[in-house]
Order: sequence, then C-alpha cells, then structure tokens
Amino acid sequence: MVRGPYYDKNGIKRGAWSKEEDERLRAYVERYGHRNWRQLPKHAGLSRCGKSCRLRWLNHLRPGVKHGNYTQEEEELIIKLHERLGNKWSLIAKRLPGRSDNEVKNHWHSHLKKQLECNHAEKSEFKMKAGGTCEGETAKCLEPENPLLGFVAASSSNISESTPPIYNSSSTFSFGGSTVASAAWEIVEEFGDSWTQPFVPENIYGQDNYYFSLNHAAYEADLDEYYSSFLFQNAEFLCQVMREFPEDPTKDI
DNA sequence: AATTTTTCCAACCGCGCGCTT
DNA sequence: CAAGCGCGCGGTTGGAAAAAT
Repeated sequence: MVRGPYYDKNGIKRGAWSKEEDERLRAYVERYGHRNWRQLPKHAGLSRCGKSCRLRWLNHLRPGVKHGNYTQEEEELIIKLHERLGNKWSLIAKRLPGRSDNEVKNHWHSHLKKQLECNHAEKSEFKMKAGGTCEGETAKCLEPENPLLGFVAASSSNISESTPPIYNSSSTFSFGGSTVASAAWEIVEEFGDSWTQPFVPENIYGQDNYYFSLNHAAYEADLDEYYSSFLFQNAEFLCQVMREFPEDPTKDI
C-alpha cells in the first residue's frame, strides 16, 4: 500500500523500502547508533535521505515496534490522551509502548475518530429524544461535546495520596486551606482570557464556569504531567474551594 | 468477472525549534 | 545577532488492497 520505489531528480531513492534496505539500515543503527541522520545513509550505503531513514527506523525497524492489533486498553488510552493533549501524537505515542506517532495518528484517523463521531451522533439522538437534557447521564452525555467536561462530571472530589506536594503545604485539604484556594484562582485568572467556552447544555452547570476554566487550564497549560493530572482529577474539589473563597485569599498580599 | 469506490497504511512534505558557527 | 543545519512533529498524499457495485 505504498508508492513503488523511484529516484527523484537528485538521485535520492523514495517510495517503498526493500528488505535489503531495511537490513542495511537496521544493521547500521544497531552497530553505530543514529547520532546524525543526515550523514547516516551515506555511511550505511543507502541512497535514501536522512529523514526517510529516521522515519523507517522509528516506525518499522526499531526493536519492539508493534503494528496493528490494537487492544481495547490501547484504544481507550489513545482516546483519553487525545482528549487531554489534542493532536500531540508523539506525546500520545510515548505512553503506548511499541507504537509510533505515525501509527497512532493513522489509527486515530482511520478508526477511532469515526468511532467517536458515530458515538457522538448516537448520543445527540438520545438527547433529542430526552428533550435536550442529560439528567442522569450527565457524564456520558457531555463526553462527546467536550471530553474534558465529561471527565469532570464523572470525577469524584476526593483528594488522595497522589496530590502533588505543592498543595500539601497545609496539613490537610480542608476548605480552609488558602494555598489551595489561591492556586485555584491563579489557574482561572491565568487562563481566563484565553479559553473559549465550549458548548454545554445550560441546565447542567448553570452559571458556574469554574469547571470549564479549571479543565481548560489543565488542558492548555504546558504544566508538568503531575500537576496537570492533579488538575484533571480534582477539578471538582477545586471548584468547591473557590466557592468557599470567592476572592483569592492571597490577592492583597 | 470487470470496474469503480473506499479504506487505510507508509511515506512525503513543510514548518518550527534548538543548537552551532 | 543572523544564518545555516539537523531533527522532530503534525498534516497530507499516494496507491495497493479490500469492498462494493
């Protein structure tokens, strides 16, 4: 299912890789590594460009690389990560041992995207029949429109051992903890201008936009993984904190 | 059986970033 | 500081295989 091999005007070979080329590349990289992809084909005796070699190695030849046969767990993980990270295929692929970014991207476009669109259509139909509300099915209903919100709706407000140390400056996560409250406000203030409110049926959360801001913050922020995951898992809790503290407690400090 | 259409995987392409000179 | 280079990323394309007509 690929272009047949051919040579471009510069004499660089393109298109499908032969077994012999694969073996040459594999043998070279296994022996000498790949410090410089541009120089590599010359030394390995290949008429390919460096980019092509790199792609071939990453997607097909490197040890442990897998093809097809996605497990349900892998698919669910891709969907979840895509909700959180968007089209950051390389980041998503890093969480899936043996899968390359290209492989994950292709699988998304050819299978998962359609699957989700299909689910979305089915759920829209369900909502129409239910008179435009999502009562009782809040999390599931929200998921297709805005996966982040679905996640929040489904999440519990408990704070576990996984809470990042930064938020543990007070002994517990009581609502009196001003550290938590100011952190929550910081997040909303920092991202308040940049986010655009997603479509959400008004009768679900009313005027309370905290959920959206917090989750958008977690989504947009280039935060370290631990922090961002905390935001996702505890958005509901942070919302409660913010209701307790309508003003940022550290504002005037 | 022949032809057309669709699917989907491998590879290409262009851009942006970081590093070096 | 600017230019050049190499790499990695994400979007797009080509085309063989499969499915539909």
